[in-house]
Amino acid sequence: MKATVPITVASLKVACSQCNLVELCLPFGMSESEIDRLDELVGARRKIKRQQHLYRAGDPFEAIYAIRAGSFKTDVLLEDGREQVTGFQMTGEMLGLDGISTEAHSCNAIALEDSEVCVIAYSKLEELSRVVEGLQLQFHKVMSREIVRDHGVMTLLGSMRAEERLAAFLLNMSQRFTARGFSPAEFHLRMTREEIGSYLGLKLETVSRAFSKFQDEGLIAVQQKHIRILDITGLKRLIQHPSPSPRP
Amino acid sequence: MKATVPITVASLKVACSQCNLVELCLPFGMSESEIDRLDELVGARRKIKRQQHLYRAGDPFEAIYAIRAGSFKTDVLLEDGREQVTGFQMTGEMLGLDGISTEAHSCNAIALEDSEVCVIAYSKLEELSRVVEGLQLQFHKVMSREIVRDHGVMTLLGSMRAEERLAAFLLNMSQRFTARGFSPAEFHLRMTREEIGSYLGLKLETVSRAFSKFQDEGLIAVQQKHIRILDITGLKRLIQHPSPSPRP
DNA sequence: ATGGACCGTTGATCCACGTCAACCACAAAA
DNA sequence: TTTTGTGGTTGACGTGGATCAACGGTCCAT
Repeated sequence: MKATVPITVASLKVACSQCNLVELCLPFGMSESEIDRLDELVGARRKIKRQQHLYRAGDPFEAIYAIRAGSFKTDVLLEDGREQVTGFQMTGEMLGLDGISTEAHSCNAIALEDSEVCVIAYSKLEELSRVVEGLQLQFHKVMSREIVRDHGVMTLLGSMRAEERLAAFLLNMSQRFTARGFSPAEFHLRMTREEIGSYLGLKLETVSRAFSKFQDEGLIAVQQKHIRILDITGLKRLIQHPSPSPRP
Repeated sequence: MKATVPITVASLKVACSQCNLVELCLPFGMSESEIDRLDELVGARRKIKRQQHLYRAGDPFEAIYAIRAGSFKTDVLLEDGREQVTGFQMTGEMLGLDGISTEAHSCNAIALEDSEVCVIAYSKLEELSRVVEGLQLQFHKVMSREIVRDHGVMTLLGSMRAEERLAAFLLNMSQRFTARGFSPAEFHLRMTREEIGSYLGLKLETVSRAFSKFQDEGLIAVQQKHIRILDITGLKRLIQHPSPSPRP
């Protein structure tokens, strides 16, 4: 991995206190004086072009990353070549937490569009979180949230049918776009049908068919990657009681 | 929740430094002097009878737990009554990490047999991990390991077929029993077929059939909950290339 | 011992989703 | 403009695992 980052305007620091993502990112819930101290933590920023890796499974773990702009997917690939998307990440979300346990990354992080991340050296994070209580608390919450999120995906994969999964996915995207100040009802997906399918444990054809079905039923309007949610309560209803047999 | 613990022999502290689980539990990798300081962290122990809850989804989060004896399952239940097992935990493993993010537990933890846990007050853990570096590092690794484990389950649920899932489950159990000094090839499952199925995203009948099939093929010997692995490489082969089409 | 829950096994049938295949839309390259 | 490639849609068909159902084994509590 070519680690040398050219000293350009792009790699100049931007204080967390100045960043409009505080509400979503690591600093959330920290006091102003605590956030000021974060500025010594967040080093260079790094730009990643669409389809490029931020890190690969097996890379030595040195830093975690906060997404400043753009979006990513993480995936693992099994020995036999099968690939599974384990998550999609948006601005303000953290990448790389999986690497702490073995000191090597356990998945690949790939940009879905031209993106930019803040690089947070893990050794510095540990050091600083020993003295800044709010940082320690926040960091633990971020990790814990990741665990809870993964449990959510496990229940989705373990107990939902195709259309429920896609409905849950759309509602989740909607909610995350909303939190970032975008429309809850209209957004642009950055990932392909195949990536959505991999994430949801479905084949791309099944994803495509479910999109079409939702459209026929007037729940959404789909045009390629552009989604418009027309009936949010209808989508919610879908995931609440399974299609056949309204409770045994 | 009746929180008062009677002062009995059972609740007396047992130093981590004296515990035979150090290799598996939170203290792993810490220096002796650091482990000694853990003793101020680990408060009362708590006994949980089979089928009883250690905590429930929604309970306020105050402590994490290290399993001293016995085993647990964690599960979440969806609005419509469906239930999903998110994990099985054995001695030395930690419970309750999901509670940090929202300060309330997000799943239920239920003993699969009469069990005992060490109660680790979270506020104390935060405090101590600010001064004991090894504890901080270890705790972060434990959380990260949970994330990696969850990703493993996600790939299992998202891309494996029934028999592969069960094979992976058995190999995982075998490996964990081995790490605890038990036989890699012969062990007693504490959970029902239904719980295994819920964890693996399968119905109990499918689990049962897969067990029978493995037995017919000479891979394992099953007698109710007692499992003997006869051909471990055969099981491993199962999860490496999918049944039909040996790679496209 | 004995009745009753609970748990596990096995068979028959069904259907949701995967598979295979053809075709279309759009974007970048030539 | 045409060409080429990637991503998306749709149809026809097959199948893995769910569902429904019957029965057997084990462990308790009486």
